[in-house]
Parts: sequence; C-alpha cells; structure tokens
Amino acid sequence: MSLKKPRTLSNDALELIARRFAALAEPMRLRLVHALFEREKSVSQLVDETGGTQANVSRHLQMLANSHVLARRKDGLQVFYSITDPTIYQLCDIVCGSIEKNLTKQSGAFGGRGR
Amino acid sequence: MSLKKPRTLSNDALELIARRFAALAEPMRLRLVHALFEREKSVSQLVDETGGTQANVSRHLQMLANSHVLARRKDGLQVFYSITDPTIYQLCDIVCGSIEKNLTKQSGAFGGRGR
DNA sequence: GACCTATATGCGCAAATACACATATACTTG
DNA sequence: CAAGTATATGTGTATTTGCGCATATAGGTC
Repeated sequence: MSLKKPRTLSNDALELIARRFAALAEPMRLRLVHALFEREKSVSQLVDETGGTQANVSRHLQMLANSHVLARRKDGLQVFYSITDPTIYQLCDIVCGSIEKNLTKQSGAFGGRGR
Repeated sequence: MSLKKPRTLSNDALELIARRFAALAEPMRLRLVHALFEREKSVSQLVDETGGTQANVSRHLQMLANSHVLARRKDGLQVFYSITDPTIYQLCDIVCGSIEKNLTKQSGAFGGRGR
C-alpha cells in the first residue's frame, strides 16, 4: 500500500470490493447484522430474533464471518457472532440515510438503525 | 424524521437497503462507477474504458440508474451517465479502506510481520 | 456409555443474475 | 427519404444464490 491509488483498479481488487458489498446485499443478512448492532449474540438467539430457520441463519452467519464482517466466538455449545468490522456501522448509516432522503415522498417504512 | 425507531427494520426497508448494496456488488458495475468518479461519461466512452460489451455496459448502467446511483442525461445520440448520489464516494472509500486494512493485517506481504 | 442441545453441512430445487448475440429504437446527417 | 451512429432490449444460457429438508458434528449432562 505504498503507492497511490491506481487509476484503474485490478480485477482482484474489484472482486474483493464487490464481495464486501454483496455480503450486505441480502435482507436476511442485514437483519442479522442489525441485530448484532446491539451486542454479540448466539446463533439460536439470532434464529429467534430474525425468525429464520436455523440452517439458513447459520449459513448466512458463516458467510458474513468469511467476509470478515462478523467474528465468531465459540463458548461451549454455543457460537457467538459479533460485528468485527467497525465500518459496517458507517456503511449502513450512509445507505439508510441516502435511501431515506431519496424517498421522503414515499412510505415511512424506515426507522432508526439503533446503535 | 421518524416518529419512532423500531428495533426491527421492516422487510421493505431491508429490501431497499439490500438493493442499494447489491448495486455495488458487481465488479463491472464497480468499474463503471469508478470510471465515473472522474466525470460524467457516455456509454461508448465507458465501453471503451471498461472493455465490456455495449449491451452489458448499457444494462449495468441502467441498473445503476434505476438504483439511483447514477443519473442519465441524454444529449443527441449519446447518453451521459454521472454519479448522482454523493454517498457512493464514501461507500467505496470506506470499503476500500477496510479491505486494505484487512489485507495488510492478514498477509503482511509488505513489510509487516508474516501472517 | 446413552442422550440432549447447539451449530454446521450435504443435497436438491427454484429464482435471480450476468453474459453474449442479435435485433430494435432513437437520433443525426446527407 | 436512406444510411450511419449510439444506445437499449429480446432471448437463450450458464452460473450463482437463497432456501428447506434431512443429517452430521461438537459439546454438554445424566
């Protein structure tokens, strides 16, 4: 990272950036991340809160962990996930704000992000 | 802005947020957006710069415009696209920074400590 | 050991997505 | 009007993705 930003991004870099965005491009994963804004939680807690199936929640959590969005901590039988990348808060903040601004005329389907 | 802030986001809100992230979750679209950081450009210019086919570039641009990421300006035969949502810069900056940090932390290929 | 709980994973399927090719539309110029 | 240029779109296809179901693994209790 000694050089300045190249004018054209490499394919690998674009792929990495795209994957990061893709991690947040799914409603259920957003629901999980949002639930983890509060504090770290176990898989079963997240299953209860989100209403998803255990298998699906587990898969999404693993995907988010592989994307370095979440951290995994195993304690006995349970596995606790937590937000490990602080930029996730910023990303969600920015996107929520932008969307709110874009559809002030539309429904108020929005609430705070809570943090 | 909101009367109350529900702890759980509505499905519609999650869908909107996910779609916004999904718009940036594709290498070719990131390439287009990145090319437009400089200034507004026509479709054919973007085709040249990115090396994509005309049809594919056009479709991606339309998708980005529908997602309110890009604006469309028609001038005679040409159509110029430009970044309309200023938050896009922030999003890309944040993600790039986060990835860079993760890479240096993991690989340490540039003078850091090994793995 | 058997048994329970919490989490992960193999498998199949339906839907979404990105792409290439060909064609259509819109606009300009002669 | 015809011909050329720039952009959009219809169609088919291969790949990816999200999900449910069943099952496997890991760790705890008796």
